[in-house]
Amino acid sequence: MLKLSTKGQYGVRAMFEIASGHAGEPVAIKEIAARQDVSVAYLEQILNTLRKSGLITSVRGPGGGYLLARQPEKISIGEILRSLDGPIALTACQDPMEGCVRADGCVTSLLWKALGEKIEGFLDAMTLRDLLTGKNKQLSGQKYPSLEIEKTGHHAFLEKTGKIGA
Amino acid sequence: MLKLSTKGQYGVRAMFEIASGHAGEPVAIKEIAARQDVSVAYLEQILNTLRKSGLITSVRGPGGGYLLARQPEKISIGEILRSLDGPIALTACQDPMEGCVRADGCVTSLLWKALGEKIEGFLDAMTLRDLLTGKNKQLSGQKYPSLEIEKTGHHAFLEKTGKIGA
DNA sequence: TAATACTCTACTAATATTGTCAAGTATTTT
DNA sequence: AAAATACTTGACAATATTAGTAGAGTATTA
Repeated sequence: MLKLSTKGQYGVRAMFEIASGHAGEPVAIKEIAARQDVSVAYLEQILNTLRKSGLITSVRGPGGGYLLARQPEKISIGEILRSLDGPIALTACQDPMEGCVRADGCVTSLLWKALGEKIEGFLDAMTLRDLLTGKNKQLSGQKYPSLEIEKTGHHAFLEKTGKIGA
Repeated sequence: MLKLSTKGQYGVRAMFEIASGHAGEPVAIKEIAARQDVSVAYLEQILNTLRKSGLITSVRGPGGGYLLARQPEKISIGEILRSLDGPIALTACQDPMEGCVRADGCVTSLLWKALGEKIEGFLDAMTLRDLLTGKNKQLSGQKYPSLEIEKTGHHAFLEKTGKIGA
């Protein structure tokens, strides 16, 4: 339960790729797609949305690609997710577009509201810079591996089977 | 995004109904269904699952119904949700049944893991007792209304239209 | 002018959620 | 015993959402 859409996930990863791109140079969609193992077409949708939200800019022509519209520390994960998946709304009651229907709903409604705010607080406090450096307070307490790309036969195996234990 | 299933929502609300039922007396499914405005058939599924998870017990025969299997303070919202919707898994990487596929996944993977733990921590700390009394620390800071049932023409309106602004 | 790259819209397939239905079993009161 | 009440179970259908594809088009620069 409480699944994050692949759109949101890919979006964050794409933003990470752009952020970690060679300083100032646009990152081509093709390159991002290759690294993320996502189709170019799907990524186009995602990046298009992010561009319209003002999180990235694009440069056309050969050598073109995508750039962050702001410094990594000015772009939160929350912004990225909201751009792609709309506002966080655990329940219909919390959704701005809907309304609280049930009369005795206020008890659990407050619960979901509190949780939603907790989640948003977390996501808004976390920025691309944190992902780049892994130094955010919220992530500390976790063992933080280096950002080096890790490749093992193990992963290759998982890639083929798709799932384990299922 | 990050929607909670109706099953989980109804489950929590049903548990709340049972918890607030007349001391020691079983609460009939019919009564719960009426209060929650959910079909009896759907609720049966939900309560059945909760019973199998050991969160409630049932009493048959006229005057029968459902009872909490433990004291309200011993039943967390997290338990209820996990019982109905399975483990919280924001992403496939976090799902015990799946695996982390992408080689460079560790950066965002940690992010989702940290968020997931934050959410679980919240839900496991929150109990039915907190819902009954509204005194949990996590809920404080929220304006906390009385548990009185609130009925306004406003709500009745929403009930008919279903959604607003959509 | 050709290559590269981004833009946009529509559409489909897969999956999960949400909920219904029907038949049956157990318990207690009268 | 019989009737009323209540829980049990499993199959199934409708709906919504997600995920991803396809294809035609526009812009930019070497």
